[in-house]
Amino acid sequence: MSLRIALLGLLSASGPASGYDLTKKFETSLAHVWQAGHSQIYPELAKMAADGLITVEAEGARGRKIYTITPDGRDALHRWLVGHSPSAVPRSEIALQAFLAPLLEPEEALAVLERMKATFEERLRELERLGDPRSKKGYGKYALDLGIRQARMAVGWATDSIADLKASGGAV
Amino acid sequence: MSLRIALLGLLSASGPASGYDLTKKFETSLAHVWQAGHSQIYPELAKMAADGLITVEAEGARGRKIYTITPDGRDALHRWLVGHSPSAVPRSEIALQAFLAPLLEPEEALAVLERMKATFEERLRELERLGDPRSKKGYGKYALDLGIRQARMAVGWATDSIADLKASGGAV
DNA sequence: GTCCGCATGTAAGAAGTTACATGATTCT
DNA sequence: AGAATCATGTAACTTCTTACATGCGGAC
Repeated sequence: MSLRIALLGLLSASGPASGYDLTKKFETSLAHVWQAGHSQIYPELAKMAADGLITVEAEGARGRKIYTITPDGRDALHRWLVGHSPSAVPRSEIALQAFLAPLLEPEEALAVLERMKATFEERLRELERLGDPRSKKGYGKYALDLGIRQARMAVGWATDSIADLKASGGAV
Repeated sequence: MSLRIALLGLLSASGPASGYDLTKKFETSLAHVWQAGHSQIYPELAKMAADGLITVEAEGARGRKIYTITPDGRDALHRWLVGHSPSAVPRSEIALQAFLAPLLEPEEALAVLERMKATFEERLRELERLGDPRSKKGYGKYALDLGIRQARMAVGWATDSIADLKASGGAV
């Protein structure tokens, strides 16, 4: 369902696009929000067209198909945004590793936390490169802000957890 | 893979347990970290036993099977904790909704953000009920702290986004 | 004795990943 | 002519969700 919504959202916000275009947008503007490769996107677009949510507006070179959102599609998107209360499906490899890290020897646990911290810092830098959400406009702004805060929070958590682990001398 | 790791982690940390016990632990101690129902857990346990990572240590009443982690299982768990760098698979319905919310009319977007804020506050209360991670011991402590910080961050984000939306009068 | 919680499973389908496969166009 | 990029698809497999199905044991 969410993939479908993401595609409808992109078509609604940026206008007609091909599967290829949409795949690129997943790699760029949607990268920190939702993930999907072309092998998932192409079949989904076909199903959405069959369901009347989008239509092939034009066919370009190399068999390129340009999809447009239909009124039905806009409806479905609107209904989801207004009516769907998203659940934070708790399935995070990072949290799982954090959960289990205390099973390790203290030095090993420390190394794991340090590695995580480095990952978070890298992620934070990447998101900050995308621009300052306060000065940005349009759709994507709130999500970028959320991503940056998330990364910052994670760096802080890792820093404090490392300090805690060192202070306790591993006596968790 | 991660489900397997989570199961190995529980067996390693809390000792022998049945599929039923493990399912309960997913509902309680692991609830904010990883999600899985019994219909996923039972077949996975069978596969893990076939792979030699766990064994049936005893059979109790009602066909209850008590699994224990084997040295091979401990090995696999250790290797994952030390060697696997978890990727933050970006797939969050919440971020997606935040991303697309500016497509809505301002009042509608506001309602969506308010609803999210309420959800985060509820989640924060739930996690705080589980105890103060600073005073807690053992495995699970760091993950709980992470969860609480996450929820707090999200409440702050929603609050600020609502204020921003109100200030801009919807002129995103 | 019947209801509730314990306890285990299967099946069908949706969603996501990785790899395979193919052909057109543009650039050098 | 060859390489890179555009552009679309399929297939096999893993993971996850929802629903169906069954039976034991203890409490009242």
